[in-house]
Amino acid sequence: MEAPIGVPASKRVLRSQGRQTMQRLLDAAMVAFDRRGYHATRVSDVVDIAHMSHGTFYLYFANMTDLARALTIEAAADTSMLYDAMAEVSTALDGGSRERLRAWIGDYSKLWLRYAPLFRSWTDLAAADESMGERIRQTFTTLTDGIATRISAVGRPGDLSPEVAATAVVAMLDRFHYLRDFIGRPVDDEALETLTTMIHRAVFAPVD
Amino acid sequence: MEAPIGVPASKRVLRSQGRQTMQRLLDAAMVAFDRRGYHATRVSDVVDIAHMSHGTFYLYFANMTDLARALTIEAAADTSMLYDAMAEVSTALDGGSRERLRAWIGDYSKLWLRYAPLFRSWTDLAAADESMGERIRQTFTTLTDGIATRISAVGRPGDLSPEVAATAVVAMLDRFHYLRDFIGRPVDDEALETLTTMIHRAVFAPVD
Amino acid sequence: MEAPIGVPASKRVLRSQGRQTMQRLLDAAMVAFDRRGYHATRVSDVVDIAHMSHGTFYLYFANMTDLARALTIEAAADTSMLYDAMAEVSTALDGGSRERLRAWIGDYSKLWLRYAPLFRSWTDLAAADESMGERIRQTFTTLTDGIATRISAVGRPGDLSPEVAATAVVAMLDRFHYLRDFIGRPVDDEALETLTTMIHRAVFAPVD
Amino acid sequence: MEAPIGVPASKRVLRSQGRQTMQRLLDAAMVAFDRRGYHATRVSDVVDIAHMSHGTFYLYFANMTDLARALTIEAAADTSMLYDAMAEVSTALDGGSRERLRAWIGDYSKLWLRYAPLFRSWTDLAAADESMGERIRQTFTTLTDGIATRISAVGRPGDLSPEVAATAVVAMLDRFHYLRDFIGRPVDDEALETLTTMIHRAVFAPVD
DNA sequence: GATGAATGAGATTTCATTCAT
DNA sequence: TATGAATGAAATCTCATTCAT
Repeated sequence: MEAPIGVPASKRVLRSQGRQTMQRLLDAAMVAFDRRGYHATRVSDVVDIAHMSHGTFYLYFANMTDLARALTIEAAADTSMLYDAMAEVSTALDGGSRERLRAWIGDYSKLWLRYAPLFRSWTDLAAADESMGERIRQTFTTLTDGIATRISAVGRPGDLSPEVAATAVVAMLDRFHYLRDFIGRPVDDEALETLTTMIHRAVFAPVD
Repeated sequence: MEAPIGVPASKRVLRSQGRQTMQRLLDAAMVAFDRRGYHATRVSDVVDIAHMSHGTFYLYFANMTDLARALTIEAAADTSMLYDAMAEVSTALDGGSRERLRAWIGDYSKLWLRYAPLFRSWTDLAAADESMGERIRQTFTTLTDGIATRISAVGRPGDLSPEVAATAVVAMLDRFHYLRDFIGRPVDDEALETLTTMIHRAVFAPVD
Repeated sequence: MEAPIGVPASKRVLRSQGRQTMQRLLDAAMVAFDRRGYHATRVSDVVDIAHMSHGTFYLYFANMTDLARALTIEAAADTSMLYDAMAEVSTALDGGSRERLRAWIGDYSKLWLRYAPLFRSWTDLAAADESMGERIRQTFTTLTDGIATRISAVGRPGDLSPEVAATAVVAMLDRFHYLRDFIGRPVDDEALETLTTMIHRAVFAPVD
Repeated sequence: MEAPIGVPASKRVLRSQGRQTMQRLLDAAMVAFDRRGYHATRVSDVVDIAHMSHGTFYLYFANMTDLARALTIEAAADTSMLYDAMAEVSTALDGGSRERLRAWIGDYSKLWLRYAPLFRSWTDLAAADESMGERIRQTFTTLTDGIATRISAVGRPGDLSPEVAATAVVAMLDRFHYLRDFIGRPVDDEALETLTTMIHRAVFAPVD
């Protein structure tokens, strides 16, 4: 069976060499996004990095948006695993919960750094393509829903909207990584400790 | 004094009609950024919205970056006024401080909404032009420095890095507005109250 | 009011210079079609002949199909004028009718030769674009309907289907011009006389 | 004897499996021509329909023109058999000749429908390749020569150019099939009867 | 014999920018 | 000051053809 030309990889049956080439393109795209940002990345940037010809790119992806979609699907799947992990964070709000929160934030941080080139354009990508937009929106919603549930469980009635607070937490974590990079400062242990303390105090810690 | 031809408006002396045309272009650009984002906005989008010809655009701006620079300068000036306002927030950490924080957050929110189309691409703009990048970075730094100073003033020794916490606060405020819009929920009074409570607890409230 | 870029000319308001440029493109396209046929004609062929840049082409037409559509509309309008002329052909089937038929066939021939480069690809064009297909189909139908009505008027009951005969007449006239060109022989006066005699005998002349 | 590699099939010695694969490609090409026309048909269309890889195509044909040539040779051979059949049509112009003409037109019609996808692009193919062009031109010439000879034999001196009339007959028959398909009407028995009557009256029937 | 993969030349298309009026 | 028109460099995309397995 022949592979149709000009059709995104998802519709083709790939052998091992094909799968490898596709991965090389995805990896090269991450490098290119990192260097120049998604918007400024040209197909030629990607194929240059991957040491391939122009034509090969279009054997695997219909265009750059299509490639970004593939990366987005992967990143979204990894991100939603954080939702499951969130369940464990505050099962107990005893002394152990802060450590669990710290660990979770550490996981989030690792994920962000791994997909940083993509996450920087994450929301812009949503505007470029409806299917991507929906998936990204869902990923955010899933995450905030998970956090909102935990906040509700802690139960500080009245003074916090769990849904709003959850969005604020995600917003802070996401943008914090971006800004640290932007102003040229690291996201190190001290930073993560401070974030943990802030979030803990803001939404999880008991009020006096 | 002769106004040079073919040079961006900032270098030309404009009469009343000229100033008006320039403003129409700036307004149109904000509309265009709002619709498609800065990166996807073409010169033709702006002139279409402003009901002008391509040629006119280049009478006032050297290119899109030049126009964005003009908007950035305006937004940066307005933003740095928030820095001064921050000084009042926690001069006294008595009972009045939460209300002052709430008012300050309200001001921030108004500013964000006013420049929303620009702020969405705010950090990306930095990459487009070095002078813009420097100004945007400075704006962020000014703001976080101001907040960091207040946090230090509150004095919760050891457990929070003021500089990190300040960045986290700015990150949260900035991205919160973005995400609310993205997931289609409002930034209303309840939302601002929740944000205020969270920030107050996280960095300003006394610890037991 | 500004002309949107990349939008077919039909949607733009053109001044005299613009209209002239558009006509130059249409003329150049006819020359190119004549030289290489519609299918083999590239945008660069047309702009080379018209002595223009690539970009200018797209200021007036979205693509080659769009340009062909404009020519088709013109040719279809001219062709349907032959329908009206057909009305006069056999108002009287007295001795004068053969001369009228001869004149009409002469008109058809002139029209065909004028649009020859287009008519050669006429039916193929129909496959390339649905709106063009519909217009071409309509043109053929209009013409055959007109002829069928005249054939019915002559009234040779039973032995000829007017609708079929009309299609056969159009088919003969159309393809005859094509084939004469193909085998390198002229469509001269003798040829037109023979065609007239054949058509007259086949469908209009009284049977003994 | 060794079969050369990478050379069009006509030069290779094929075994049974090879002949079968080649036939699948020829059949697939006819399907593709029928769907999209010769010009719009891509190698990938053909191999998709034949469920083969690109590589296999080039094992049998040097390119699409080469494949079209193979089909053309077959169609030309079948068509020239009609030339021989024409000889019988009017050996006698007695009462039997109309029935013979009717039968011949029926044969022509069957042939056209069989090769319809090819005949639609028949004359255009001539431009693609000189050897094909010559063969197609010859086929037309042979056919019209045959018909012209019969017309001369009938002898209606002066009022018809046999050569022109013969071309007109072929033109009508060829294009009639095309147009009937194009306007969505059948070439049925009534149609063929009408065609027969028209041609008979136009060129073969005695004049009063 | 057959296949999936890769190539690269060439065609299309976009769009920032300049220019004559 | 404003405009419609034109430009051309750069990007996207297609597809016939070759090749290693």
